[in-house]
Amino acid sequence: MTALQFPTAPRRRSIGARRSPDTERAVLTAARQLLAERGYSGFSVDEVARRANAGKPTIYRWYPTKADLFIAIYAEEKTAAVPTPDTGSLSGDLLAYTQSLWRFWRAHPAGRTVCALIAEAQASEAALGALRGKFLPERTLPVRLLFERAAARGEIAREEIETRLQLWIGFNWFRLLTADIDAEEALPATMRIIAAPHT
Amino acid sequence: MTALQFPTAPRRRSIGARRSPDTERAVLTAARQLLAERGYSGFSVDEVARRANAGKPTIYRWYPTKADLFIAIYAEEKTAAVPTPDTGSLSGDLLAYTQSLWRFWRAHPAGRTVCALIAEAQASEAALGALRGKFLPERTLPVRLLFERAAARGEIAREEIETRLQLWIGFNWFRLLTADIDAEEALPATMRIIAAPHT
Amino acid sequence: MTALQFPTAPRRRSIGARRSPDTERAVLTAARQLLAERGYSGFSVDEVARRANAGKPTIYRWYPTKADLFIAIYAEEKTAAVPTPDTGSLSGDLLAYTQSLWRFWRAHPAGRTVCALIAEAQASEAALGALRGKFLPERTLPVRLLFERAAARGEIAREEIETRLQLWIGFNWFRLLTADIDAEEALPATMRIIAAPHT
Amino acid sequence: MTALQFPTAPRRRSIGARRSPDTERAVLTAARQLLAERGYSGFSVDEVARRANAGKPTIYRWYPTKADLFIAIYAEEKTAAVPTPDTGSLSGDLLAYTQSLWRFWRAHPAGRTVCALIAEAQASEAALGALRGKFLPERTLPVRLLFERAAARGEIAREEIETRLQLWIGFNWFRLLTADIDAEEALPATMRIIAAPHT
DNA sequence: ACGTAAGCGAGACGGTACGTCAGGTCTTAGG
DNA sequence: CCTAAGACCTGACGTACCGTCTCGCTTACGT
Repeated sequence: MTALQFPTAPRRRSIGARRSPDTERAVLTAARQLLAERGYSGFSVDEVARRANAGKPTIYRWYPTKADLFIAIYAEEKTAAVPTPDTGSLSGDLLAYTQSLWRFWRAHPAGRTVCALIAEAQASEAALGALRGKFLPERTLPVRLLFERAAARGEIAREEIETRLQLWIGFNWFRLLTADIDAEEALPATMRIIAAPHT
Repeated sequence: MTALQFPTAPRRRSIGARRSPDTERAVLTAARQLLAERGYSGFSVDEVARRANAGKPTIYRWYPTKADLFIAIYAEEKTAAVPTPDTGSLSGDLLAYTQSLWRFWRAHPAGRTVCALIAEAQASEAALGALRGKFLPERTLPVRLLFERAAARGEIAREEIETRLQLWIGFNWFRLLTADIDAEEALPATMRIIAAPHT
Repeated sequence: MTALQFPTAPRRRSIGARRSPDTERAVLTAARQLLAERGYSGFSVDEVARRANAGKPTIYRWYPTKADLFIAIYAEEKTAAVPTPDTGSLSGDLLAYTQSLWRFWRAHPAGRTVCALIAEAQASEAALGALRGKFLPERTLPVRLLFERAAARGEIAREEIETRLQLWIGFNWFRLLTADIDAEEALPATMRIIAAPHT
Repeated sequence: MTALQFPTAPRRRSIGARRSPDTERAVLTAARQLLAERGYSGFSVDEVARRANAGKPTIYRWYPTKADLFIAIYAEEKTAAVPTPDTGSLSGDLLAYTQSLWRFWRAHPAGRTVCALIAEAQASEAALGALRGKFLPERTLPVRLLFERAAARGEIAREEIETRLQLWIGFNWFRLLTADIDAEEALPATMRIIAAPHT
C-alpha cells in the first residue's frame, strides 16, 4: 500500500522525542539540490519531502515558511566561503569581496537561493520580514564592516555608510536578479564610484 | 469572495473575427486591480478571467506568459506620469526624477507591478527575457538620457554611463523589493554618490 | 514520479465545457471497486482519483461530499436488482423482498456502500441530510409500497405503515451494520412479526 | 484554537512502573467531553492527548483501538442510568424502558458514543468484534431480560426472543443513527408490534 | 449572399502544490 | 519495568491555480 520511493530505502524512523539530525540533513540537502536543479518555480515542499524521504509536516514544523527554508539553505552554504579582504582601500576591498562573492554565486547554486528568497518576499509578508530582519543584516555584515573600516580611516563619511551599503547591495541584486553576474569588466569602475570620497 | 464586476453583466459576446477592445480593456483593468489589491502572490489568471468576465484561453492567447501580462499592465500605467527634469546638474536631475518616481510608485500600484515582474522573472525564463530585453530598456530610457546629457556636459565619463545607470536601478530595486520607498531622507546623498564626478 | 497506474494510459482530456462521460464512469467504477476492496476506512478521494486517472478537483466538483459519492455508487448498483414480489400476503412479500435484498448485498459490494453512507452520516451533517432526505426515501420506496398495498387490502392499519417500515429498515440496518446478513433462518419469523395484524 | 485545559498545568510526570490513575481519569474525561462537543468526526486521539495532557502512546497502550476507548467511555456513562421497569406487560415494559433510554440519550452525550462505536465498527474489524462480542451482549442484557420475563409469562414464544430483541435494537439504532430520537409519539405502537403475541 | 474563419465565454479536464490534521510507531528520560 | 513526552513518516484532507481543450455562439470577411 505504502509506495516507498526506493523500495530498499530503509525508512528513517523516529529517534524519540528529539529532532533527528539525519532528517534535518536530508531535508536541507534535498532542498538545496532541488533549488539548484529547478530554480524557484520548480521548488516545492512536496518535492523536498519526497526527495528527503521526510514527511511534509516535519518540514513545516521546522520551517513554517518557505523563506525560513531558503534562509537555512543559504546559511549552510555561505559559511566561510567568501573571505574578508584587506587591500588598504575601500574600493579595493569592495572589488575583492564582490569578485569572491560572484565567483561563489556562480560556482554554487547559492545565488539562486538569494533570488528565491527575494522573489518569495514579494509573495509573502513573512518572507519579507525574514529578508529584512534576519537575512540582510546577517549576510551583509562583512561588507558593512568594510565600509566601517573605511570610515574609521577617514576614507568616507560615517553618515554615508548606510547609503553606500545600499548602493552596493542594490547593484549586486540587480545583476543577480537579471542573471548577469558573469561579466566582471565593469566591476572596478562600479566599486570606485560606490567608494568615491565625497568631494 | 469572488467580486464579480457586474453580477448582472450581460455576457460579453464575440464581435466576430477581431479582438474585442471591450474584452481587452476589461482584462487589463481586472489584472491591474487584482495586482493592486492582492499583490504578486494573490494574482492568478483564473481570478483575472473571473473579474473580467473573460475566458481563460482568451487571456492566454494575448499574453502567453504572466510576464507579458505584467508588462502590458505597467506599460499602460507609466504613461507620462514621471516628467523628465532638468535642474542643471546630474545629481539634481536624478534626485528629482527618483522622487517623482517613488511618489508615483507610492500613489499607484505600479511599484507592485515591477516587483511582480522581477519575481516572475525568477520563476520563468520567458519573463526574464522580457524583463531584460524589453522592459528595462524602455523603462529606464529617461534616466539613461539624464546620464547622457550629463556626459555631454562633461560631468561624467561617457564610459561610466552604463555603470552608473545600473547603480541607480539597483538602488531603486533594492528599496522597492524590500518595501522601503517611503523614507527619502537619504536620497540626496545617494544621488550625489551616483552622480559624483570621477576624481 | 506520479505513479500512473497504467503508464501507457492515454491521458484523458477535456471534451469542452461539458462533463466527460468517460471520466464520470471511471470515477464511479474506481470508487465502487475501492469501497469493495478496502471498505469504508480504506476509502479515500485521493485513491479514487489515482485509480480513475482523474484529478481530485474533478471529483470534488461533482461530489462535494463523500456521501454524494456513496449515493451515486449505490444508485448505479441497485438498478433493478431487487424485484418487487407479490405473494398475496405482506409477510410473504417482505420475506421475498428481504431475501432478494440480502442476496444482492452479499453478491455485490452494495451492502458496504450502505454501511459507508451510514457511517459517514455520523461524521458529517451533510451526509446525514443526504441519507435522510434523499437516500432513504428513494431506496425504501419499494418496501413502502408493499406496506401500502397491504394496508389497501386491510391487512394492517394505514397509520402503522411508517412504524412498521422503520422496524423493517432498523432490522436490516442492524444486521448489515453488524455484518450478519448470512443467516436467514430467522427471517420468516421476523417478517411475520413486522407484518402481524393488530389484535 | 487548541483548548489547552490548563495552560499552566504542571505537566504530569510518570509515577514509576504503574499506571497513573490521574492520567487514566484525565484521558477518559477528555475523551468523553470531546465526543460530546464535536461528535465522531471531531474525535481524535491527538486531541484527547492534548486535552488530557497525556502522551499519545500512553493512550494507545491502554486502548489499542478507538473502539476500546468508545466502549470505556460508554461503560462509565450508562451505569444504572436506565432502570428496569415492570409494568406487567412486555409492551409496557419495552415502552417504559425505551422512553427512559431515549431520555438518557438526549440528556447525556451517551447516544453519540453509541453512534461513534457503530461508525467505527464499519471502519475497523476490531471495533466490529468489540461491538458484537462485548458491547451488544452487555448493553442489551436488561432488555433481553424483559423479553425472557415475558416468555416465562407465556406472552411470547421463547424461540422468538432473539428475533424480537433484534427488532427492538434495530429500531433504536435506526432512530439514533438518523438523529431522530426526539419524536416519541409512535413509540407505543411500535413497541406493541414488537411485543405482539403470535396469532 | 453566404460560407468560412476567427474570436469569444464558458467551464471541464488532469495535474501539482498548498498547508493542516490524524494515525500509529519509535526512542529517550525518568520514576 | 512501565510511564510520559514528543518527534517522526505516512497519507488523506479540501482548495487554488495552472495551462489545455472543446464546445456553441457570433460576427466579419472573402468568395
